[in-house]
Amino acid sequence: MPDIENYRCTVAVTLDVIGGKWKSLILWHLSFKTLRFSQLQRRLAKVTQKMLTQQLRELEADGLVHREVYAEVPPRVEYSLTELGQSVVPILELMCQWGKEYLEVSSGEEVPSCQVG
Amino acid sequence: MPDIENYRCTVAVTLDVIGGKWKSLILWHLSFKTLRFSQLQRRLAKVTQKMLTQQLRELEADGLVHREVYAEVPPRVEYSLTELGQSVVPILELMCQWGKEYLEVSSGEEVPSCQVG
DNA sequence: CAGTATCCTAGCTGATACTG
DNA sequence: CAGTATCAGCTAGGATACTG
Repeated sequence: MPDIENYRCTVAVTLDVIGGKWKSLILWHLSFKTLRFSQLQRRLAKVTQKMLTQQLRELEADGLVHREVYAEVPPRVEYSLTELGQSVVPILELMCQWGKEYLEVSSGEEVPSCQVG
Repeated sequence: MPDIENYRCTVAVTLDVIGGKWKSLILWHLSFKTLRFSQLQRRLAKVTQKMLTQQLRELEADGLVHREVYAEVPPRVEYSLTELGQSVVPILELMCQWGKEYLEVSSGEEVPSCQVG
């Protein structure tokens, strides 16, 4: 759907898709395993229910995340990465590595790998 | 300065540093050449003077951008990437490539490389 | 559990004016 | 030129309450 004419460079395209406040983090956590809404919320810790819902809907509309609803009581909804969603993981891996090194030079101490999954 | 305890994963660290609304784009444009304030503003097109100033100050404080002031009339201020700033460029290159491919699959046509520099 | 709905505030934009 | 300052207006985001 994006209009090419609107973009001076394709970095801006990527930012429109994964640059939302919580999107990268959501994708990162989903890259390890399929998660339910409440599991995602716990992992993000500071996100509000409203924002998590909103960002997930946008990721779904952009084709990065798949939403699977199970007709159960209590209801269960699982989120996973689509193939397109998987394709952004290399970007996130670089971000993870860069953040680790940034912390290490600014703190002077060894920093553990990301605590996720 | 970031407090390790605040982060569950280092992707969040990176997002704190380059996740600002205009920061990735600023770094991307500076990765090609040193730019003056007005040049940056033209390349970003939609950024307000206030936000550009603010984001540049934060990037400077985080050590990614160097600000060189020349004592001339009219004044000239040039922004460039520090070594730390250079180290985020691989992330931006991946973003550029991903955005290009995303546009191509969603539009069905060939998309030019980023128009920058 | 996985969301809506509502209200309210913080942050961004746009326009304009001013300064070293 | 490269900012700073101010103010109106909008929208992103937060807090809280409620629901299938």
